[in-house]
Amino acid sequence: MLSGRINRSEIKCQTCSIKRLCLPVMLAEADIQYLDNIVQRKKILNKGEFLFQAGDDFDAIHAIRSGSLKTYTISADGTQQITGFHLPGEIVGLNAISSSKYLSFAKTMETSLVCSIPFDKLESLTQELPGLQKQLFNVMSGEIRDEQELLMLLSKKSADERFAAFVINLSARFKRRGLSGTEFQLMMTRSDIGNYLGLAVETVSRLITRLQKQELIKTQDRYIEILNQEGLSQLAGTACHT
Amino acid sequence: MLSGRINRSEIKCQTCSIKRLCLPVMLAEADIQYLDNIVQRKKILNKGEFLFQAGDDFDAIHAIRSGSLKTYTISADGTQQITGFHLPGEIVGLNAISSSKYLSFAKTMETSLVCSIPFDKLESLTQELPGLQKQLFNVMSGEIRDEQELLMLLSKKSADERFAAFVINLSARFKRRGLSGTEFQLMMTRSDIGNYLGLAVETVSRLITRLQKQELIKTQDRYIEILNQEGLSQLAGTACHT
DNA sequence: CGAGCGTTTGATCACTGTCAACCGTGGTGG
DNA sequence: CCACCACGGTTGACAGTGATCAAACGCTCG
Repeated sequence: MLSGRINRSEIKCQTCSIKRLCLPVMLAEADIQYLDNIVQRKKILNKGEFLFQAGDDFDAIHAIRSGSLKTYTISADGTQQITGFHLPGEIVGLNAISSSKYLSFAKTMETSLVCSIPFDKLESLTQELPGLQKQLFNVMSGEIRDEQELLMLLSKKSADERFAAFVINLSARFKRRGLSGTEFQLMMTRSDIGNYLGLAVETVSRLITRLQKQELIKTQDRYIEILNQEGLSQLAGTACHT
Repeated sequence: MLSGRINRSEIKCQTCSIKRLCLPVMLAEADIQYLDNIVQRKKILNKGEFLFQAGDDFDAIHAIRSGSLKTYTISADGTQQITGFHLPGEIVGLNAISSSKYLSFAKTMETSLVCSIPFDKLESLTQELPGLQKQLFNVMSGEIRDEQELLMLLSKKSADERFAAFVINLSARFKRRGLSGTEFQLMMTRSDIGNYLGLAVETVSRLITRLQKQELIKTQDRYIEILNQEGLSQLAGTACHT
């Protein structure tokens, strides 16, 4: 078992750099400690490792501390559908709360650090900390909202619009985390993007070259730079293809 | 779905015929009364009326007692996207919890009876009734899961598969409510179905006639009968379109 | 009775999926 | 050390699904 260079016992919610983005939001300092006390494992996962798999017993939800992961399901015929890409501060496993098993796979896209929060303990704690309950409701409500947005994306929009919206969305999330919103590294493959957006890999590839020719974005491998935020947003949101 | 003549003051969670499907699930009889006490309005809405609209102040989530509604959003360019059709026992408004305003429209598709639950009071009550909190978590988690399923539907499947899955899904939900799972009335227009599934109206219409020729279903206007559950499920889930 | 809406059917077209080939990179084993 | 392969990515040719445009029907409602 590799312990990494990080002294895991040092990691505390109280001093975590992303606590503003995570469950502790709006919790009083004193209350954060209660939360920290129940966070069981703060573990390092190498690229490609699973945080959980469909069928595993559900026991905890997980906050991403660093790195990124993708969640996906596999349907009866074996096809895989990516349901989300997750960045630091985001919580995964929420869709398993109402069942005893995880329903999806969560796999890291790069080396990641994850904080796991046993759900039974979290549930008890929310009984004592109304602010924590509120935050948990907020997170879940937000997840529902995000998915409805994605849903809208998939059902209505053309390939260009989908991809533009995808990039805009990522950009906003990076920005929120204090990173650049105009240039960043994609952590997923073209294939993953295609799977997520309901497009063929080839289509994604062609889209990228096209948007590049239109000087909306600039890319090199996984690196992407948004050259024309305005134009891209317009493409993502409003394009009325008459 | 006829609601008949109802004395609204008589409606109580304790005696509600669908309490098993609604928030009171798993609550002790005594506790249900607490819930009932905070349910503010039990109002009748005529077909086409709004329960809430995007931009309205969020103050409550709503349980459908009878009838049905659709929720939808309107994007910048004015296009409308239906995000869900909702049956008795289902809760709407959950996606607004994390914001102060509703983000979507909720419109009845037929005369409906709705129980509104002020969210601040519900939040307080969940602090006292762990079972209620659990149930609310379950409902929200389930909503996330359902949407991921729909997401999968929209991103991966062909028109036939989408429609088949849609019918199967409706069938299961009717069945769960003690109604026939093999024949029922659709409460939405073809146009609504198309919007929801990301298909043109014409495509939906053609699908229906095709599936009818294949003797998988039988329809007349809004009435639909599933003739071959097996075949339809197979089409919905597993069809590998080589 | 006319207008509007929901539905169905037909004809056409384009977007995007599929198949195929190719390149570059990184990992593996002889 | 190099040959080989697997994998991610790009590009081209082609075909099919499903959108769009158009028209017609029945129904409800003012």
